[in-house]
Amino acid sequence: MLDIAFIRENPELVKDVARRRKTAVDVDALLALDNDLRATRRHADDLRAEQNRLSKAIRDAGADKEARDGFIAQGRGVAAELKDLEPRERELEASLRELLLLTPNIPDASVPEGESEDDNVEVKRVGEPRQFDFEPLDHVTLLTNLGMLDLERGAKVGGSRSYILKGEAVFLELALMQFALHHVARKGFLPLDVPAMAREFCFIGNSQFPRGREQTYALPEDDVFLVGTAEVSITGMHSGEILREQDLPIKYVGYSPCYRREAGTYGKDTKGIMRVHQFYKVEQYIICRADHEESARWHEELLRVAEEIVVALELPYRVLNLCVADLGDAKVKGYDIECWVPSEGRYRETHSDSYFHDYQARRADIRYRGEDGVVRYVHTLNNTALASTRAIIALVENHQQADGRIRIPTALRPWLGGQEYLGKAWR
RNA sequence: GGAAGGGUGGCCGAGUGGUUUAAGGCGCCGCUCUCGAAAAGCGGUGCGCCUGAAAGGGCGCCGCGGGUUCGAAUCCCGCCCCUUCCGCCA
Repeated sequence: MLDIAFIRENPELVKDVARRRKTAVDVDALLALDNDLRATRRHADDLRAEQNRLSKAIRDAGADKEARDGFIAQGRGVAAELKDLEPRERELEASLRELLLLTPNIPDASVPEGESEDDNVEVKRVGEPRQFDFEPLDHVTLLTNLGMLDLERGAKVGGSRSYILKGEAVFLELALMQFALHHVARKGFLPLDVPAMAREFCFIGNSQFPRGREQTYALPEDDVFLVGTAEVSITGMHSGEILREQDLPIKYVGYSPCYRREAGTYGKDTKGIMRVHQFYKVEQYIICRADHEESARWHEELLRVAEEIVVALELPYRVLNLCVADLGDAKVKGYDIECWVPSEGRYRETHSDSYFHDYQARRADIRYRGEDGVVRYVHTLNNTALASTRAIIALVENHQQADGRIRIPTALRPWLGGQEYLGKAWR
């Protein structure tokens, strides 16, 4: 959420940003509401001031029945006026907030212009796609033949985009999560196992709602929703709090299942476990002071940590600087890491590194008291450390052997009891 | 799922309709005193919005949201959270 004062002072900038981000928001309507609300509130405040004066006058009138009754009669009049005005005030507040929640963030100057994901800019490419001296297979064939994946029964149980991992694939998944969790925790991030079911305010705070609400599973009986990332829960953690500057930055590494409806992706990635409704993810999260330079620095650092993980898993990858149209509403800037997927002959997204300035913090009401005593909104950032299914795809496809087994990268072996290969030869 | 109790400022805690513009204490900050510290004394100590060049002024906030009333921390309704007991349960 942007500061309403900022929008008042920079309406043309905000309109331009909305246009470039392909986001529909009526800035003029928003400003009209703001004007209306301020006028209404001023009027209501005056009435309340009058009410307070009369209230004291009634109290002080004591036994003077006549004066007292006069003040009470006046009070009734003021109360009646307020009763008309207050619902109007509340409506305006709600409408304004609704529009504010739809207003996108201001992108950084280093964000590339563009019309779609095709205009994302490759920042770097690391590692060479492996030259296979045999015909490489896709992850579905590999895992199914190793007896580690059952998509048919997965769909039978959970519907489309469901899967069942079996045997060593289960340990592989846990090993990947363990490895990522430890790698990030060693750098001073506090591990968190957060609720995967969260209340609405967490989603609004994080910017999943109101736009994107249809991507989230709702549990209406219990007034909670399934999180698509631990980021949602972590944003909710400090909602409504005023933190101490000396406690910043707060660095978390969250672990959670992730649930995504994938609404509107019918034709996309129908094969295998590239796009599924449930997976597990280790997520990096930072809360820092309201300072652009610091945010930008942590953004780069979060990228570096994620790259270390990808490098340790010996996966070829590239880094994209997301263009303004592909950035989503909330981000100031975002990098995606895409790992090489041999069966597709292209790079696929595995990580998403973002910073938000105070956009999430305003929505979630997360502030801190500076050493100077001034209370400000914090800055928030997050990046994937590792997401289970896409990591599995990249790992098994890139490290497959001619005999059908999967070579386990050295860094991951401690988490798999020292094992060098996954599965038994079948080719 | 059932029953009971509770939620007040950074913390403890008083407060059951109008001298509460939230008592008192602790903590914190400043000052006085002191070689310095402690103690003591004095003063200060929240967040948000509106208005104003500023000083200042106004409004709101006692878990959250409604309601009753001239007036609500206080009464009523709904919700959230915590504690205890019973039941169920990995």
